[in-house]
Amino acid sequence: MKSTEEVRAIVEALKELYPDGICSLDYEKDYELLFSVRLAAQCTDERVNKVTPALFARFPTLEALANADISEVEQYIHSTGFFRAKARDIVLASQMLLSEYGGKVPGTMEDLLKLPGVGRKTANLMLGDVFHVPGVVVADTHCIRITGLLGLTDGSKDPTKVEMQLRKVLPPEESNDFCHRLVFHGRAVCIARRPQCGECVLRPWCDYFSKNVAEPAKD
DNA sequence: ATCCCGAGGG
DNA sequence: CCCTCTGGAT
Repeated sequence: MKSTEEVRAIVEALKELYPDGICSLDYEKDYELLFSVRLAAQCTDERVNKVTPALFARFPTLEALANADISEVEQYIHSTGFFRAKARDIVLASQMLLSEYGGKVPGTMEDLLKLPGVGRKTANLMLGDVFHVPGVVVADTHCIRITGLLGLTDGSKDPTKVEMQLRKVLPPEESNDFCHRLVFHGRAVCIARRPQCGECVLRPWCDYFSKNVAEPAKD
């Protein structure tokens, strides 16, 4: 279990390393971020940023997306994977945004979760980045992995459990940016396949480092 | 073979 | 809890 001081130290260390605690998806409109996050499921943000400019140029409004032929949307987003479900979600969610929410992305967890293709991860990201709700935790693959290694959670891989555990220990005004910084850290240093512990500033507070790197268990 | 800022259904 | 959906990169 981490003390409040240790958590604060981790938060500050990451803030110093990655001053911008922001999302790396490119977007202009709120709904573009919503759909970009949907496209980012099991896909890199880098690849999403390669397909969204053409997609949002071909369908420049929510109305255009709502009336789009799903098979044509599939062609634009094919390289992001899960293209059938993603294309269907984008078109159906566009229709629902227009019919139920006046063409605006809703700002509550309850309403966001009603949109097809929007789960807790996407909803939390919108609440944090667009609506600036304090205490938001975006429990994505990087967040789950790294906070588990650090010992900020019990090691569970269940996104909702991780979200709830982190909510209890993270400063509400820092939690959203902190999650974005974990993404950067997951790409550059705490890489899933091989963590670069030698160059990690979080070593002093990391359970994985102290157990498996500093003093490897010899079996 | 494993991972990438997941969601939905059983 | 489990499984499936999908392509690209390493």
